[in-house]
Amino acid sequence: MEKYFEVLCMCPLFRDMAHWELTKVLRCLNARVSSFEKGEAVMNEGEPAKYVGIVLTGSFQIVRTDFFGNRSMIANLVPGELFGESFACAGVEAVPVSVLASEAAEVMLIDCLKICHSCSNACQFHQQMIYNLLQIVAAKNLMFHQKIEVTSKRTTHEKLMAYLMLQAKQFGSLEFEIPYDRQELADYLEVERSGLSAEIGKLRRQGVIEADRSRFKIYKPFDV
Amino acid sequence: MEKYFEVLCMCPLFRDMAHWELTKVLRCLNARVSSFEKGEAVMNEGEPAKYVGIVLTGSFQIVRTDFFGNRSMIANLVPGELFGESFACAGVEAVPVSVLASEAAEVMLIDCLKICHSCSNACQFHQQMIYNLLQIVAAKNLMFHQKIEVTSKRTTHEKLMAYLMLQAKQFGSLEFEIPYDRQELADYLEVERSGLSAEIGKLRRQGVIEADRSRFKIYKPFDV
DNA sequence: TTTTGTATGTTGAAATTTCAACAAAGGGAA
DNA sequence: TTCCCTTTGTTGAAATTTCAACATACAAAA
Repeated sequence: MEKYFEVLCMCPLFRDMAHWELTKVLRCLNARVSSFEKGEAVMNEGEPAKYVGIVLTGSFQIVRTDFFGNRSMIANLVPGELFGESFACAGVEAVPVSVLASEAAEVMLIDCLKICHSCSNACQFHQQMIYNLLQIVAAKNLMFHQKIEVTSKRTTHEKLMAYLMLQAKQFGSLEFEIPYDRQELADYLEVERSGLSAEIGKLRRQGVIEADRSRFKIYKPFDV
Repeated sequence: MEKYFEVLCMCPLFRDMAHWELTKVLRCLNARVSSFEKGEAVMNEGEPAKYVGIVLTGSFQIVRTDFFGNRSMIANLVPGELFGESFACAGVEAVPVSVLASEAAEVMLIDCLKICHSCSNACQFHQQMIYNLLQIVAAKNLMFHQKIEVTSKRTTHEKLMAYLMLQAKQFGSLEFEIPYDRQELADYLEVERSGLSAEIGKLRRQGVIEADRSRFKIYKPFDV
């Protein structure tokens, strides 16, 4: 377990916790670690929500697929990030998304009730963790606002530019790499892959952006 | 203040609280009540996030408007519901939405810090309220998943049907009233108002639905 | 190096949306 | 009731997306 301490210390759920405390807390929470191959699901649409997951290594994607097979990309998760916490805290009986490993990856799974309910040992950390969880879930809310900001645009061009500008802002650079391939980016923007490729090609020819697979560079930012 | 106790007792933030406790807590939180006319803003895009709002009477809409004036409807708020809590808890410096009264309405405003930080009087309720807040914010997350479920559909027809089926499910009836007029519904579905009206007209002629202003009735549900 | 499978780019036709403009209906005030 | 203003419905052209199909590029494996 100790080998994951570096990631866990960065995880906002365990904010301000020392290593010796972490050891104690993880035991109290009955935390366990699982490994996943690329494409494997750590959480499946329709399952009951019980666990909070923490990405330790690799990365995951939160995806929803509708009745007709249309995929919608919700988010990409990197080490230190949580998933499932909103469903577990809200007590939903069926999660509306799947969480898939986008490469070989490991997660720590914790029963959400163990976090939210004080333990018999009168463990001191629960209250702080509930507060941390509140901030994490609130931050996820902002992520949704961001996705809506992008996907509420009406054209592929506008969606793509809004997304790229947001990424550039977050990376603090006009050159950056996104965590999605073309199909996945199309699923995030809620547009057709071929149309997205066409739009990227057009912007490339116009000299507005440079795009090599997942690496983008914006030449003419029209910051709004 | 007492006249609002009925609403406040239904509010999940004050769950399981008796009237006499409520009196004490509201004083501790320094809660204040404000009134708004139809169209007035209780919160404006770009403002810092400080307050948690609780709808007491009337209703509000959470709206975001982009640079080009395109409006996006995020949610409708009825008495007992909260707003602003995610931004305040996440500590954002500029809220990405506006909250507008859709009719004459009243809200209770509480400084979020007062909720999250224990008071000098060693008031016992903060911990319970933080936990309540966590569940509220988690539930809001589900609301976003629902909006994405609807708006990720590619055609006006699919969006409208997905929305109406969801409403029917939530009302527990195939006949119900939605909190939006045509323009607002179009803003929620992220489509053009004229196209939405056309689609509603088509479904009406096909006998799939009946629609009179905000009142809808579904005749042929194809529950998926 | 060659093979093979996946990811990306391209294209044209069909379907759909947007846009602008106007018509019709509804509700409130005079 | 009439007038006025807002909401909703309708329409056709232009713009855009979707869809299907295929070409090309890339990367891993043989």
